[in-house]
Amino acid sequence: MHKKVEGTYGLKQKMLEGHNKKQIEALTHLNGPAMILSGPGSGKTEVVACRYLYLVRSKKMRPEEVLVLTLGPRAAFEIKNRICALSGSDYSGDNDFGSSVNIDTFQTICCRILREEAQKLGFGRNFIVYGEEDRFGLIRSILKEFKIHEALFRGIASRISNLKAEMIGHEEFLGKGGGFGFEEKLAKVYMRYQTELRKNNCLDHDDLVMYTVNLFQEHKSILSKWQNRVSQIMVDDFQDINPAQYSFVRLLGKESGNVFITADDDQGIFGFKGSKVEHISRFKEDFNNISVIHFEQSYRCTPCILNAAGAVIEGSPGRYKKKLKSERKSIKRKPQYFCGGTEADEASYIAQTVRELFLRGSYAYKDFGLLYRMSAQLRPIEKALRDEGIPYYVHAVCPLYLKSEVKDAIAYAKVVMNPNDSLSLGRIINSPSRGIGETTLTKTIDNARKDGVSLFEAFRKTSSSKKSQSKVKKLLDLIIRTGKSYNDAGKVIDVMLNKTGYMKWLSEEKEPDVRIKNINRLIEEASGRNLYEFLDHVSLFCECNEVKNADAVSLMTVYEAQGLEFPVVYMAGLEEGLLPHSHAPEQDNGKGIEEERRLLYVGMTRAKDVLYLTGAAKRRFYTRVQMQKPSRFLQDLSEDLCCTVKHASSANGSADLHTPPKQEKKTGDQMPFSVGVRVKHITWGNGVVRDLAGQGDSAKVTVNFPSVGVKCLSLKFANLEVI
DNA sequence: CAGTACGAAGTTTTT
DNA sequence: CTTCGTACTG
Repeated sequence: MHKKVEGTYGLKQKMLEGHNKKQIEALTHLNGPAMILSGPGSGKTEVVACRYLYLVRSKKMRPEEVLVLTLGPRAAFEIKNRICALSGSDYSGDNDFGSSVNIDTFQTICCRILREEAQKLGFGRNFIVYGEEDRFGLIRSILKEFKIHEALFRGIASRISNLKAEMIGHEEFLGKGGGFGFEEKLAKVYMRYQTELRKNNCLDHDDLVMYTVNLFQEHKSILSKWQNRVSQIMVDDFQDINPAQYSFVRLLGKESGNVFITADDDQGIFGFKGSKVEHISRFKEDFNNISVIHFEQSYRCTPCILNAAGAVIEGSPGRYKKKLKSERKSIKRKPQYFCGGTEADEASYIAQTVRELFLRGSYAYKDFGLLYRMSAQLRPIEKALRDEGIPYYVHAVCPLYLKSEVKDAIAYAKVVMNPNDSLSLGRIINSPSRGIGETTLTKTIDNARKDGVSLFEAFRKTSSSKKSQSKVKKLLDLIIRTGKSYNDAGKVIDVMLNKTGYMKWLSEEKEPDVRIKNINRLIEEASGRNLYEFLDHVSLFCECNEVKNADAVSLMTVYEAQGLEFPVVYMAGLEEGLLPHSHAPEQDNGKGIEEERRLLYVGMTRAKDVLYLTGAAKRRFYTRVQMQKPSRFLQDLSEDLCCTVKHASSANGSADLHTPPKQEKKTGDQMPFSVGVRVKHITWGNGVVRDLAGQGDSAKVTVNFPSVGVKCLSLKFANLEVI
């Protein structure tokens, strides 16, 4: 397994050099609980990655013994990446760690555990994990059945999720009784929701953790089995874990005590999903002899950015005081605040300054991170970027999975894996048309409820007199047969869609080419994976990491940006009602505003070199245009911490940045090049035009050549060729 | 039962 | 301004 013994020494050297004393203390920490209290950019992800390698390479632990838990899939991905970079191995394929790595989100790890232990909980091993859409769909149908106003569905969905995060099961909640009005309805829906999931042999995301904890609590033998399998636990971003996740860590790690956590109470931003910063102090009480290590050196932000962010977070009560230091003194750019007239002005300011900075040559597009509070802010920004011709990538649910034909395909796969998944069966029972309309479907669902069987069974029971029923029967048989014959997810989808005539039907719909291409992309992604492996991936990690290498600006919510960093960051929408959000005060017993403050802090501290804060005076929400006041948090930023710019081109307070943009699209007719055009140079090869200046003989062109970097050339002599 | 047309409602934030 | 759900007609 370990290829070279001599590599171990070299690796250790490599890990130790370039790290400060605290970091080395942390990454070589071996036994007993440890807590890293760190500020942003202090290298905690790096230390988690290094310690992993330290344990596996130097201490010869098996990779599967070391459990690394993260909140989001991106953080897990980031850690794996870092380990690859450090060890020189490639994680994407099978390497010397093999598939035995346990670096993943809580949900994914719990899902893996439950795949082994599901029977103990009364679930079949072939359970399906419901994603958000399935969850909402199921709750919606229950509301309809109970004749509860559908508008309540959002509140009910989030309450159910919160209850599970607090480990309050449906029976316990109902047992508490005493509920009137909403609470009573909630209890009723929760009850039905859970029994329905169980009947369908399905779990939602919150179930994964809750049931795993239940399992550990109720079956000591199973707990000790997993305790024995895991000798080291690391948890990243501990400030953001919820009670169920805390219980999981505690149960699994209390006995050995080998729990290593990283936390920053200033970055707790997930209160709305039941996370509690208090788990940090709870950890201190529950575990004995903790080594507490403070990381106060910031390697990411410049002092200017750190000071501004510090001023924002300082107002927050009850936090551990930290004194963060930054060594990056060479760049002295203060953050800038710009307030546009409308959200469109704000967006075009962003797009224009991105372009300007890009043309200057020191930053590639992928060095920019555009962050916002909520996804509604995305559209105007996207539009402005498109208008400027700036490539961008939105970090969100993979658009492929939103396509209806892809959802259908996945539903087919789910039904094959678990015929009792009534929601998925309901989705595909009539596409392509098998003569099962609305009425038949609801009638069959009713029958299924009455008889206490799944939809699959109910369809099977109906007498096969009519033509439609023979079609349905054929489908049901095919589902069973396919499940027995194939394990490969791609093959299953392929077989199902072809044998059911779905592909034929699709080819007669409108836009058949695109949609068939979408299906083929899905099949490609599914191929070579187990059915359950693929479906788990789809419902636990809905993002595609396509075009990873493309040079594009990143767009995402601040929540998604946690743990990431960018040389240039924009925080958009710094307005009352947006950040802090208007719903914030109701949240978390009035502590909601503080969470918004931390949100801004997280956003600001993603920036390495340059930080822009933006907002708008007027913003249209859905149909209404609203006057917006600047965010209250801006008051914490005095002029010496952050300068205010009025308009994109008339920035005077920041001469170091805003040498006014010279060329305003005056594409002189003798200028054969324009920004963004690919050109070929005789010695430097291919490049992209970034800037143009001057006319005629003195015309100059700035080109970025991937091999040699940014060059400014005189057009007269350069002999460039457009390609 | 399927397809179309019109009306309504809806935007925090995530695994 | 969308998307989604319902109602009506063929």
